[in-house]
Amino acid sequence: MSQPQMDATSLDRRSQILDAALVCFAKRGFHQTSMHDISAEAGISVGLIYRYFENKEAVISAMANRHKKEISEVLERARRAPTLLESLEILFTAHCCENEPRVISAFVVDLYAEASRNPRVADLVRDVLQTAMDGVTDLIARSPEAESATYGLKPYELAELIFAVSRGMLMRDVLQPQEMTAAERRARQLEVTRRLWSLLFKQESEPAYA
Amino acid sequence: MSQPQMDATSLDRRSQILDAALVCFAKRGFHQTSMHDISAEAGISVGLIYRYFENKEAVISAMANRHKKEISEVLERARRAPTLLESLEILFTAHCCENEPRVISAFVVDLYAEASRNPRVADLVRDVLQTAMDGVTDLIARSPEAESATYGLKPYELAELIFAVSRGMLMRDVLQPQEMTAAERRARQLEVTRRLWSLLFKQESEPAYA
Amino acid sequence: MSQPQMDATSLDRRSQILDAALVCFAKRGFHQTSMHDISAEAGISVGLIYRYFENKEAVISAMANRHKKEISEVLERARRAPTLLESLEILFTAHCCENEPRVISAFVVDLYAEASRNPRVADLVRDVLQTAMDGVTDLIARSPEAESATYGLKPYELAELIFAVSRGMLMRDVLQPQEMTAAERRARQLEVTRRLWSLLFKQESEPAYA
Amino acid sequence: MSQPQMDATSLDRRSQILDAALVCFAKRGFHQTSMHDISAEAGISVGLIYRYFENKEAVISAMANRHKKEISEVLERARRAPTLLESLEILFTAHCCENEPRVISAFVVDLYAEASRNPRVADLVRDVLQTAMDGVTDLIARSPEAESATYGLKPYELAELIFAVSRGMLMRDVLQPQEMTAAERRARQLEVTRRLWSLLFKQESEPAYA
DNA sequence: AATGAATGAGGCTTCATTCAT
DNA sequence: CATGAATGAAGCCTCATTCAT
Repeated sequence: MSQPQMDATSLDRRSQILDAALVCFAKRGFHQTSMHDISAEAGISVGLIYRYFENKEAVISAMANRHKKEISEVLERARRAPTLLESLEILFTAHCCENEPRVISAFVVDLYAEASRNPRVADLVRDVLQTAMDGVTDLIARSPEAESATYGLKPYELAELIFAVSRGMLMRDVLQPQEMTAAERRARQLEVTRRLWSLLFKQESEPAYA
Repeated sequence: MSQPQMDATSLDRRSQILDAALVCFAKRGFHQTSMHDISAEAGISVGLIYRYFENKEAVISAMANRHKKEISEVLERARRAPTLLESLEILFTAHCCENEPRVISAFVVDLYAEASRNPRVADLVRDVLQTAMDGVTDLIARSPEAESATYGLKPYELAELIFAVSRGMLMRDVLQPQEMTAAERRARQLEVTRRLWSLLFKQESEPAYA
Repeated sequence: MSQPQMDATSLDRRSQILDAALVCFAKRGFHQTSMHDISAEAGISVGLIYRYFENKEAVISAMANRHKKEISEVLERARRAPTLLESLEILFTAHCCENEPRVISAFVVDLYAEASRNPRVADLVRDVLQTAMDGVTDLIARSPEAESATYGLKPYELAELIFAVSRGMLMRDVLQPQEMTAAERRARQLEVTRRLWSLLFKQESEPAYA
Repeated sequence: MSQPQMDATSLDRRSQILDAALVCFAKRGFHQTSMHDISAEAGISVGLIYRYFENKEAVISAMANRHKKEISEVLERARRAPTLLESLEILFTAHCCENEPRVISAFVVDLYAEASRNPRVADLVRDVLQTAMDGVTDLIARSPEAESATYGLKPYELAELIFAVSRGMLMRDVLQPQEMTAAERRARQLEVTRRLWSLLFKQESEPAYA
């Protein structure tokens, strides 16, 4: 509330700080990261962070907010994909890109951990999840691939399973050795995505992929 | 490791401390929990904790270790269940019991977050996961329900999906309002378990449950 | 070493802290002095000390370093004295000054005690001692008073005796009641200095002083 | 005051504890040594120390007392030596013996440091010093070697110099690398002793030793 | 707008001391 | 007599936050 201006410069600064915060949060976790860590990573002074964020919690909330926006973008891209499978592939590999849509596994797991204690964050994460779920439910409902009722499961129930798998794989992801490249992570995610897809939407016939 | 005595009394004390730690960790997270929090919860003095644990990290590690044992027990119970569905139900609801196998969602999410930074914890969690996966893979391989190859997915691949869903539901669980009772959580878990089971192992026919 | 800034202000702060530390160290000893003691004596907050010193040990090391510099200055003054006796008087009374080269007996004894356990401090103290010994050896070698070989003792051997006496008197100094004034201490030191000098360098003749 | 019995067994226990304390004090210093350190070194429980000593300070005081007795014994032996030189040699090498009269340099330096703050210890050390000085003064006064007035220095003044040198060498001793053997230390001490002796008591003639 | 010096509360840990067994 | 579990005050250090420049 103490952030008066929301002009371009301000937004840039906020982005710069959040970029730095993400790096730190992913590396050390929210509460192991000091404001000094963030300022150092951003290449600015500690005091400056307080010009753009009320306090540390506000940085965390803003990060959660940004996560929400990033998920929205991912969802948008998924929506524009020509097939349901490709949509799912986008959803499941969003956090594997070296950069851009910076959905980083360790950060997200921390976000959920934080959500379990911080109602403000919990609300945000719940909102993210609901929006995404609704989007995917819609996607499924419109998809010709999902036309045939999959064992009587409704689109929303399918979406629930899809998101459970997605989160579950994110969790497993943090156990992987740090040396794994983004490409390798991506390959693993794709494999499971296709496996899941073939299970959910292609129950009649031949194996989905060679 | 620097605790010389491992007699019954010592083990009791350690248990008492770990019990208290779990409550605190679940409530506030590892790094938001102070040693004083734990001692207060355990009803002992701060200094006493250090007679049984080298430092705070050792408490966390011991908690991870205990988690490992509890998962083993859950797995054992799952193994003894008469049907695969019941096995899965046990696996998916282990953390919903009011107490007993105290696998509390928030704690586990925190454990994964910690694992992403603390190699010692990461090793432990990886080990837990592998053991559990192997157990379930075996369960599936022996199960008559899973006889017909489900779309060419091998038992291990099915286990991967099952555990992904399980972890994913755990994550969602931390978003639920605290007021939800263990019974309610359990009901939700069971529903998804059955949905998943019907999808994975009962692809031919009629809806699994009414 | 982790203190980035070495500008005038920083050096002032460091000096201010070291001044306070000396008072505390002399009064209570290194390990009986708390960081709070130092900060209170310096009139600053505890945290601020850590901006200028990595930890308590670094403060002790810095004090040892400062001691080294002060001894160097004393040595320099001794070197410029017109006679050997006056040089010795300077050396033996350096710690009696109310302030200036603040070589306080109790602090030095503590420094040696610390040196016996802390290799870093030991190296420093050894270095101080060696430099001072070399300086005095040189002083003696150049001195006309010491021309006549004093019983076959070489300049270096004489220096060794002189420093032994000097240290020994410092030790006795800490036993003196605190009420003794600097002037009184100084008088005692001078007396022994002259006695030692007359013994070492004036073996022929009449009593040294009336 | 809470030590009721002073029978043989009690004295043994006290000795055992003080032996252990000396080892610890010499190794780590008074205030870096914990009661647990002492009990571990003595192979007994912590609580037992408190049956024989009121508190930690009492242990330190008792150590100071024991030091006093040891110095008395050294003095007694010195008194019985046939020549003054041999007396001095005993005085100057007392702390080099591998064991027996356990006058350990680091401990003594710590004792003086402590004396500068703890009046009870200061009194003790002053007393030790005075007794020893008186003894040596007496020794000198009776010695034929010191008959010829050494430059008009009185026996007491000579004793002062001797003790100053003795203490000063003790201080230097703590700077020596730990690897130096007792024999090597002893050799060094003897050399300086003879040098000092030849200076103080043998001003006429040939070098004292080859 | 930006800096970073300064504060002080609070966290982890140690340790002198007590006391039930 | 002996043990060592237990306590809690106190020490070192960190870090969120403020504010003068």
